[in-house]
This record gives sequence, C-alpha cells and structure tokens, in this order.
Amino acid sequence: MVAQLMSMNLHALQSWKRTHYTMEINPELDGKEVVLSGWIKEIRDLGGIKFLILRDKEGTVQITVPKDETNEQIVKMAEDLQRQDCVSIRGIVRRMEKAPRGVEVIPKSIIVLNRAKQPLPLDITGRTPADIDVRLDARILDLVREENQAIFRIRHTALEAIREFFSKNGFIEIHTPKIIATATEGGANLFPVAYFEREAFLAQSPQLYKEQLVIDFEKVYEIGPTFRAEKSHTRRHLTEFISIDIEEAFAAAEDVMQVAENLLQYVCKVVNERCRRELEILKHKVEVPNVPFKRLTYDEVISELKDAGIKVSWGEDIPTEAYRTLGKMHPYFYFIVDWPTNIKPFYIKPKDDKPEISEGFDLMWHWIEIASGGTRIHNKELLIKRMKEQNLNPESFKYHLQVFDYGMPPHAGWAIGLERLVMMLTGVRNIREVVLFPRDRFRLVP
RNA sequence: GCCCUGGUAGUAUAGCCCGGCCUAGUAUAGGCGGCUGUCGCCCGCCCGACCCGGGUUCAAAUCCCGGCCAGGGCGCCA
Repeated sequence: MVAQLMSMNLHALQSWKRTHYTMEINPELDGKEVVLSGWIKEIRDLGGIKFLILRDKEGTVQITVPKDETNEQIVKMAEDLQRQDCVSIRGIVRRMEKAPRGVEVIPKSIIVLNRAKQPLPLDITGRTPADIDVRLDARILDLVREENQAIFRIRHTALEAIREFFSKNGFIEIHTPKIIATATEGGANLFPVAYFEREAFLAQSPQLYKEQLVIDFEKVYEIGPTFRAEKSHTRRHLTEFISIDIEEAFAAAEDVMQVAENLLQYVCKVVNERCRRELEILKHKVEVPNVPFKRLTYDEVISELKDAGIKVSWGEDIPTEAYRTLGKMHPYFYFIVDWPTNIKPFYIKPKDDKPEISEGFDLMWHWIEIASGGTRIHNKELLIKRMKEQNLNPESFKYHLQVFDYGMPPHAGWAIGLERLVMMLTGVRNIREVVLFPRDRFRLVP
C-alpha cells in the first residue's frame, strides 16, 4: 500500500502543495484545512489516541489521531508511521489547550513520501546523546536536532550581518582563487593537489590577492574557504575553514581594528535581535561588547604574564597555556598590538621608528585568537628584504611583487575565523559543532 | 611530529582498579501486545554488545604486549 502511494504521489503532489509551515499553525486557524509536509520526529501512542510530532524547517506541530473519530484507513497509516518518515498531511486545525502551543492538526489524509529505516543510528530527539564522532558519521540525521538547527541559523544570521556591515561601509565582496601555484605566506603547510601535469596547492589564505586588489577596489572583503595542512587536533582547529578577510587601502592597523570591533559589535547585536529563539534553545547569551576594545601591547602582555608566574621571553610567541591565563584576566574581546616583527608574517609592516616592533595585531576572545591582521608593507624593496629574512624566495612571489610597481597604496587588513566567531555566538565548545561537514586531521568523510 | 585518555547492543552507559558470583546490569531506540490527552507518556514481553590479534592463567570484558579506531592536549595557527 505504501509503495502504491509512493508511486502515485508524484502525480498527486500538485494537490498536496504545502499551505503552511508548522510554526504558522496557530489557534486562530481553528477549523481550517491545511496541508503540512515534513518528517515525523516523535510518536506517542496512548491506545485510543495517538500523537505525532511533525517537523519541518521552521519547527514542529502536533498531529493528533483520535482513533474513534478518524477513518480507519488514516488510523492504519498513522499506526505505520515511524520516526523520520517523510510525509505530507492534510488535516483540520484544532484549537486545543492541552496541545503544545495550544493547537493541533487532526489528519484527514496522509501520504508517505519516503520511509526511514529503523532503528536510526542516533536518537533524533537528542535525549540519548551520541558522541561527536557518531554524530558526524550520521551528520544529516544529527542536523535534524533543534540545537543544531539553532547553531546553523545563528551562523547564517552572522554571515548575513557581516555582509550587511561590509556593504554599508563601502567594502566590495571578492573571490580569489583557492587553487594556487605557490605558498602565500610560507610557514604553514599547504595541501598539494595534482593540477594536470603540474603541482598546485589549496590556498591557506587570500592574503596576497586581497592586498593586490586594493589598487582596483580599495576596500575589499572575502568570505571563503581556506585550507591548512596542520596536524592540530583540538576543539578549535580544522583543516578547512571559512575565513572572513578584509583589506583596505589608505589605512593602517588602527583603522582596520576599528572596522573589526565595530563589525563584532554589530554581529553580536544582530544575532541577539534576530536569533532570540535559537539562543534560547542553546541556553546561550551573547553579550554586545562596548567599543573600543582593550588594546594591550605585547610588552604589557608579557609583563602581566610574568606577574601571573608565566615567563615568556621577549620575541617569543605566546604559548597556549599563557593565553588561557590571559583570557581569565581579560574576559571577552581585546587586541594584542605591537608584536615583535620577527614572529609576524613577512608582509606585516615594521614600525618606522622602531623596526623590531610591528604594526601587526591579534584580536582575542578570552584565550582564543579570533582574528589577526595589521598594516601591510607597501614598499617593494622592504617587502623583498622581509621575505629574505624569513627565508622565502622572492622569485616565487614574482606575480605578487610586480603589483607593487603599479602604485600600491598603504593598506591594512585582517582575517577572522568564521567558525571561531560562531563558537562565540553559540557557546559551543567544539569547532566541529559549527561546521556542517567538518574536516580535521582525521576526518575526511562524510 | 610529540604527549595523555578511551574502545561493552543502533545510541549512551555500569562492570575493569581488586580475574571466577557475567548466562554481562541499566536507560533509550527497535519488535510485539495493552492503554483516549500525551508533550522525556505509561505498563508487560522480546531482540540486541565485551574493537582485532597475541600472551599470562585452572579461569580474561577485567591483567600484559601489539595493531586499528576514536577523543583530548601540545607545538603551529583562524
């Protein structure tokens, strides 16, 4: 019987066009006929009456089957339904105090569009929680859960807010190549790819392209994938992640730091306003930060750490343990500025009056680095000198360097890791939670 | 690259330290039956597991070695 319905339903689908989403069903529709489509989330059969929870992209609504007032065929079909079956239901809305949200739908007819194989690999209601590894193996089912829907709606809203912000502030969205011929920054490990008869790499950053493009567009931003072949295995690292990059002509570090703090403030505000329900589901609060954020110099950080009993020699990178301590002293957002030049990438500008200090900065959220950037070098000779100091071959940057002969303006920029930002907005503790299909040191599927 | 921890039914766990009482307990999912207002419904019955290989021992889920897989951390970074 099910098979028959499934073959005829394509033909019949026109008359089964959805009239409402679940969340649009309210007590005012009492007595109206509606058509709903979605998936069975939960089933509670009390014998003479059966309750089905139907889920669609907007939420859930209760379908109630009172067996003695429903025709036999519908009762039979309802008996047959299982979690995660895909169905369309035509029924009458009924105002009902005892139902969730004060409303339910009494089915007049049901079609099964597809069945789900039982038992499912994990509990879609989330009451028997599965490990992250199991969940990622069955990610599509995992994403059905309300908490995950909330996470990805927040991620969507954050991206929406980011684009709004950049548009309002005169930035143009760009897309630079992800298949590249040479390392963009040196240092970080790139994934090699077979590019016909040549070797190519997956881009670890749009850095050089976005700098070049300031000649043409002055203020650019890119939201796109970046790849890092680093063997990190932590809750805050991925091998593929989305980087939010900006570059601005005629600007220095302080100018783009202001862009960053204003952007973060705006994103927090928008997510707070537009994602109330999602934040409630996640039991998370987003605090809208005040601007300007604190600006700590590298020297101040070193000295604060020293007072806390952690010794970091000048010119060394700050180890994770030290960041954790620092995060406790400075909850929420703060910048670290005036980094030693030697621990920053070659394109970060040394200070004119004190070249051992750079105009690079990091933006921290508690102990996690959420963005980094700075004023860039726009003088070709200095850039070549810095490449050599970092043991990079200027010859392999020929196409980048030639652009500096075409009137490269002073410029500055930064990059924010989208996933780390979304961790902050959702309160989740594992970065893989905020990516649909995460890639890390060990996970390549699904 | 290095370090730590773990692997028991579809899922999540108890048991492991101190080997035998484990025919491996519980919850949830799944199957069957019952139940007319559930919202983690309830009740009864059923199905279903010790990661793989080797070793120690009269005896191994439990101790030892190796492998595989997973989680977390370091370095590096967003």
